[in-house]
Amino acid sequence: MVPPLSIFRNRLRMRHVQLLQALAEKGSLRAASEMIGITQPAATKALQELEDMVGTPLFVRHPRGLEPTPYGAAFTRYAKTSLEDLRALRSDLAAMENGNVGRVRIGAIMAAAAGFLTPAIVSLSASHPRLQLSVQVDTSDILVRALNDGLLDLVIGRIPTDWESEHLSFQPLHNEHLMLVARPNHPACASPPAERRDLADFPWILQASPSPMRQVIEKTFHEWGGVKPVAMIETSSILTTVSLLGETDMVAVVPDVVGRYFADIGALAPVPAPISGSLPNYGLILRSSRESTPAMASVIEVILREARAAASD
Amino acid sequence: MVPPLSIFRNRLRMRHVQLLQALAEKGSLRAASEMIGITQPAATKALQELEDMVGTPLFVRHPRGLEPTPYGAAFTRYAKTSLEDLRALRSDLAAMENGNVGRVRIGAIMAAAAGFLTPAIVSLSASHPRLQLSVQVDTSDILVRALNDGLLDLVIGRIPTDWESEHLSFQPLHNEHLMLVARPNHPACASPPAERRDLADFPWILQASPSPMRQVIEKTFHEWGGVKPVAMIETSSILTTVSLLGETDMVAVVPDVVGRYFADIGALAPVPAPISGSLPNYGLILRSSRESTPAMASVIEVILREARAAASD
DNA sequence: TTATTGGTATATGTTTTAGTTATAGGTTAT
DNA sequence: ATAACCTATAACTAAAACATATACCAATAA
Repeated sequence: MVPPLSIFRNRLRMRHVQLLQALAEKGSLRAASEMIGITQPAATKALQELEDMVGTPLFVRHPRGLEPTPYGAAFTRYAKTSLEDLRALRSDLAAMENGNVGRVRIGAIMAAAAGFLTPAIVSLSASHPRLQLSVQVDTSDILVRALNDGLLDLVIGRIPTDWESEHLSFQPLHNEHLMLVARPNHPACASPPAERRDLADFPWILQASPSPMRQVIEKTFHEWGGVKPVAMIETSSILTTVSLLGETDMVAVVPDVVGRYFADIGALAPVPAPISGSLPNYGLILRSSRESTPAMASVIEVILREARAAASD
Repeated sequence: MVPPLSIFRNRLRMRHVQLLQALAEKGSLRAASEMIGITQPAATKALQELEDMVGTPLFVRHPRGLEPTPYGAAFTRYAKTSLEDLRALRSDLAAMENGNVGRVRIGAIMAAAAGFLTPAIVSLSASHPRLQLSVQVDTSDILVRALNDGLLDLVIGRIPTDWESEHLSFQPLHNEHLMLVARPNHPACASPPAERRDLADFPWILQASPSPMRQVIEKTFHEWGGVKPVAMIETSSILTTVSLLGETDMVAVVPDVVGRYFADIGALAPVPAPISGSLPNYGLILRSSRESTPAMASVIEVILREARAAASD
């Protein structure tokens, strides 16, 4: 009569499991006991306990060693898979500790997404192939709110001036310059440079209102002598921006990395009118209350490295 | 730093494993300790030992109970499969004691169940009358999870694309074609063949979402020019499918072996609109850590033989 | 505010168990 | 016969598992 499951659960020890595996491999109690680092009497006793547990012999004793009975063979199979699973668990835990598995949700402002975030992601997917990354590009105010709500794990951006920043940590990474762009052959791109005031005659595309970038632009307008564009469209989508620019005479303010990229491929052209206002540095924003998961730690490490590399260019 | 395997092997006790499983189920040390028949202080100590062993917290203590950390969740998964394996061992031992060869739990996708699995079972019950077989028919994603949890011994299906496949072995057996069926005399079955787009007017019956078959169907819709059925019902039960089809004007996507079977007996009729997308081959999936029992080996042998025979038809 | 409830952690002492050394005993091969 | 292999038992020790009693903490109900 095979005993109930609880007998196994209560009396079975890992030592037993180990012994069975060693026994199957070595074929003798002596060798098996040596293999798992106990003395031979202890091994004998452990085997007896097992047999007592099952209620039937697991090995037949020969003068030269032991041979498993069918019951012993079944139990040995269990021992092998159990140890194999344990090995797999350990390697899973190790992978988790190295930040090799897990999901990290990154929020980034456009300048970062077009800048060092791309090489950072490339590097991460090579070094941590099992890591799942998601990236949301938006303005800082949206991203910080999402971070605060637990929808993101880390943000590359700025902390909005009106934000309760006590729960956030900030580490500056990079500065962002703005530039003015329009479609190729746009009148404002002709030389000699257009009068600044005339630029107000074109509709402008700007980022939505509470974003830090927007404040700088308002200041620039002021410096230009109270320029007020006739019309403004607000969007933080680069796709919308580029396609609108292509079809119209609008001008747009974009991060310089983004503007240069589209200028290089000929989709847009720079407007020769420098935006002077200086934007505060953007950087890495984390929730200070929350401890980093290993996966997050890996991501942060690579982001910092790539940001430094980009800065030294 | 995750400790070496020997630490786990030496210090892990079945009590720990049991506790983890109980903890995952109950969510508090009190309830878990009661469940496994020890006092709460003993449970606290056992959990501390586990955390000391791994070197990192496995559960975060809340005032109202415990919540697993990612590490705790990983360890809990191990605990569950380990206990499930132990249960399987006990039932194997019991089967052997009754003179049976053993018990094999098979999981199969519908195409296999309607195909070569039937002759395989017939053959097995003739050659091994004392073999206990259980067959679960479901979608691959469900079956593979069950296999991984130790609830099944072997699966005939596909490894889902997003699955960590390193602990599984796969041996391709057969390919699966899909066909579209409806009730006899369904308007879509009339000749000349209906326009594909018109098929979207009928409600469709499909398998639930993450299954591999489903992905092919989405692709087919796309190829048909963005066809989107007005309504979709998700089920993986063939019984539901057939009876729904009989009572309504719905159409369903089923494996061709299944469709032909029901067409032959006059219960359903094929809809003349080929599903083009090719499904990856399905095959035999095993847990690679696990050694086959003699019973499993017999089953595998017959399955492979019947699959070959079916392929050569 | 103050109990009360529902939970976790610690201290202490006892029992159980795991493991040791020392020794006995049995087969086979030389 | 006698080494050279094995396994089994006994007696003892160190370690661990576990229970009881108690402290403590946070949320909730009165």
